[in-house]
Amino acid sequence: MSDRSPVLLWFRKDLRLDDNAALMAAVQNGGPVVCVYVREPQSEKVGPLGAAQEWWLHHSLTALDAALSEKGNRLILRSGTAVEALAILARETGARSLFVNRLYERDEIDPAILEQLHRTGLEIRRFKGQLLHDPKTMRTGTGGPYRVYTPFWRALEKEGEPREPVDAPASIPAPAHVPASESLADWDLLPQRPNWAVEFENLWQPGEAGAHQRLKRFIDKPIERYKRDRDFPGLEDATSMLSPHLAFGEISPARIWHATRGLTATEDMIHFRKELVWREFSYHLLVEFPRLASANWNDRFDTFPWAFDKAQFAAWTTGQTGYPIVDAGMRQLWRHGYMHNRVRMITASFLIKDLMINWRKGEAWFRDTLLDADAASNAANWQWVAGSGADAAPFFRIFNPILQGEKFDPAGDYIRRFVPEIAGLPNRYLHKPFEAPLAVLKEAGVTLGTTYPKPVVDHGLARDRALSAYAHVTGRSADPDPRD
DNA sequence: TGAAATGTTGGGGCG
DNA sequence: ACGCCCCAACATTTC
Repeated sequence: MSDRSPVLLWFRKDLRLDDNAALMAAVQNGGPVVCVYVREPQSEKVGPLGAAQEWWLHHSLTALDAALSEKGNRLILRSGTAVEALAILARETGARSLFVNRLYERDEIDPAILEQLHRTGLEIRRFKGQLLHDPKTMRTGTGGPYRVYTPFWRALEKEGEPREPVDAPASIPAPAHVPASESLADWDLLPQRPNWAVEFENLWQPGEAGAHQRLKRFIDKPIERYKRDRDFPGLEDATSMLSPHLAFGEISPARIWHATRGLTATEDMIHFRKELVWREFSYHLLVEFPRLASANWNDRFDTFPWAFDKAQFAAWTTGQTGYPIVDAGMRQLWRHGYMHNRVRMITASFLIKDLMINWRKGEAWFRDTLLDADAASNAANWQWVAGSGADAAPFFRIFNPILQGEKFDPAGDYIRRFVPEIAGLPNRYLHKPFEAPLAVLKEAGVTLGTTYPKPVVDHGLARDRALSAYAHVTGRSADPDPRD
């Protein structure tokens, strides 16, 4: 059964050796494996990766190449369209087949690409591993896709345990003549002047080894307090921090799920699993409703009267809104390529409801700056906050940035870390410097409008404005329609 | 995985 | 002792 001609193994967002179905099959095929990553030109459907993710990709490809070296192989880098680059590589190596793991966000473009490659004479085999379950097989009792999370969760429970993850192969045979690889340095993935990624290096270790360290550390202890602690952005190590690794496929969700199996089914463990399943749910929605990525899932929001104030948007992106919890979050995002989940909800609510800026603007900003940016999760979660998504928070659920700060960062650890210019304020005023008496501000060395901005909007007024705008969507207006 | 507005209840001060 | 008011505490409704 073994065909000894080389197999092309096309790595994409599955930059791992562990639990990699395409890799296992390629090794079992018996012949050499040509491992390739293709840098495709950006098109409407492909990329570009955000700038933050280019930084991650650089280091992740380095890590993958090192891991392959330990198995007696290496990673070949090529650029060009997938069809051309892979066809050329197949010709150079005499490969007769192409193995690849399925990427659901590429469902619209992959079939044509793979069909073209098939026509060049390559046998094509696709494998799964991006998700716990195939999102297309999930069906409600009436045969449709799920639109609500809880039934989706129950359905997954009913499916039983996800498949066992498979360990990395002991070795991966390389071709006798290793084809040429482009130089990673030439891809210019790392930021130059200014190097805004300086702090990334201390915080993150891209690659499979880093992913497994994170997992081990989290399962070891923090998961025992996950349900409660995950809401407090000031706590270190309360969450798994696995999201960028998952986004690049450096670790499979099945591997993570499997790691939780040794634990007793506490509420903490269940809540962690539920977060993994939110990711599944987002992909389920994206696969069933591809428009989720760019259009309102609920098209009633198409008439929503969005505003766009350039200066206010800039204040949001740079963390200068005058609301400390919002600014802390946006600055964490810029400095760390990451933002705590609780604060993502607060900052998103602020952009959409206080500034009344279209969620797409926020989604695009997060896509460019988050190391864990993910096509399905990012769109689904932004629409969740906006109220336009499936099983979304109602639009009128508007976060009060002061109360959220007081509730979830009571000691102000998080704010003081990222907004140091107001660190001297007492806790009582830390979340609302604009209400502090002048003497208190002076004592803390804060001058509003100079050392720290005044609020870009008044939350109370902004809330009223958002709610009356929302009336456009519900069809209700201040003066009732006599035809009703 | 909200918050504000509005409604209800019950204890205590007080005439 | 009683009714009245105030208002905190809690519950419900509304956006």
